[in-house]
Amino acid sequence: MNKVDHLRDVPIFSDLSDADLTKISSKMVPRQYNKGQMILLEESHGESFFIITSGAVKVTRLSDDGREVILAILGESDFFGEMSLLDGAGRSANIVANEPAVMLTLSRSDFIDCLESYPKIAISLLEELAIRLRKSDQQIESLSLSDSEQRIGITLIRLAEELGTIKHGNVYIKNLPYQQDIANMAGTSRETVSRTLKLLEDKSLIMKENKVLTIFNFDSFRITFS
Amino acid sequence: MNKVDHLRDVPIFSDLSDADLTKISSKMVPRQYNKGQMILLEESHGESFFIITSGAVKVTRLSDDGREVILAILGESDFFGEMSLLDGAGRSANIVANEPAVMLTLSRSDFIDCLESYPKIAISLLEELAIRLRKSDQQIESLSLSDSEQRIGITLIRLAEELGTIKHGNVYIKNLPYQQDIANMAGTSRETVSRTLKLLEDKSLIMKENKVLTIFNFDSFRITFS
DNA sequence: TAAAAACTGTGATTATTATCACGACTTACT
DNA sequence: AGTAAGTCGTGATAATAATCACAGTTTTTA
Repeated sequence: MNKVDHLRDVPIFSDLSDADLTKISSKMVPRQYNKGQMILLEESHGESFFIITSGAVKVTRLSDDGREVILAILGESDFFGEMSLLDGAGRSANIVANEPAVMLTLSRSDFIDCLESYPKIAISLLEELAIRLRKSDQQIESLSLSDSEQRIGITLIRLAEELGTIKHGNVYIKNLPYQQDIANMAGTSRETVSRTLKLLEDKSLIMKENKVLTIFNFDSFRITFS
Repeated sequence: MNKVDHLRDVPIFSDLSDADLTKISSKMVPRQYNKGQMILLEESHGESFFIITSGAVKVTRLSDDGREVILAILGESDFFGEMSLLDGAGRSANIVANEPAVMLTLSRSDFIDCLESYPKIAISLLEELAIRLRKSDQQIESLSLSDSEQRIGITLIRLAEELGTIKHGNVYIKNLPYQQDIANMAGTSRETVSRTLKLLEDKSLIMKENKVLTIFNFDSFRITFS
């Protein structure tokens, strides 16, 4: 799969013609990262816009004492890095490769040129940011109002949407993140995640076997938890 | 103060010439709301873009059982309503006038025209959404990692930035929201807000007299809590 | 493939904060 | 001004979930 094909899969570029995609892709530089490698560091100044062509990354914030909040897990054809390009502030989050990952990158100036030459991209990007803001608002709501079981349920839904595959109404998440990561997404402790997953399994809402988690009847699971 | 003057105060319009501002303002319709009046309802479809010319509103989400999360309090020259205009989804939040308020409104189609004719507005709007997303991420972090005292401290900072006036390094928030509203912003209970405000007062970090709250030495207060 | 490292399950204990209850105080209303 | 409605302060109690501890499992890596 070549650069242009990858770009076409990214929502904000999907409206463009092949000719335009080719022009943009010529500016993009591929980079590779190993598992666990830090891609962007909090407080550093943003340099590039990134599109994930394979692998997955986690977007985190760290407290002074080293505890971590995972804001999102991003996978193939997701993008990041636009925020500090836009508002010029330092990075608001760290980004770490969660598995070996390949990205296409665009420099700050090429990114801004791109927005100015293709207003459609700017509008698509606005749509995308609006969606992300909506998701953040939902998460703030769930952190404020829900108990840990609900929050973990909602976190599993997020993971399913990002990493899962559907088959007969069930969702399979292979390569389920570690419990500590799920805890850091749900705003709870690792032990509570362990106990709650067992509880959900007892209720026959999910099944887990090593790193594969199945959510039975995803639609009703979604209704139950959100 | 006329429409054009109000528009000039709004960051996303500040780059435009007076001629352009006049053109846009001619499309804008003023509307008035009383205290407590609902401006937008969750799940309804977005119709307009709003700019606050006076007064203040609160942006909330409600759970099924009626508990409320306050996502933001917006004041003069803030704007809202752009999210569902952009992604076409239903409203993600309710908006209620917190005091008598006057808005300028722009219809969906005029708003989209505006973005297409003035790419600079689209880019400014991107910057603004990036800032809001950053704030949301901070709030997710604080809800995940901080105890109630910290969260209430951070909430006071948010209120100070939105509603406060500075004088000799101290910030005065007159018309402090009710404790229940502060609790709904901080993700805690009304009683905990009451006890914590007293605690902060005992530590001489704040002072309150009826509806006026003073934060002493705002810079160091900010450092303490974020 | 064996050893080391990392992760998971689970009981016991503790800490935090929500909830309940209620009197005192403010504010709004007529 | 007097009454009602709404808000605030604070003690007592309960519930939720964090933390600690540690043995058992899985995964990684050399």
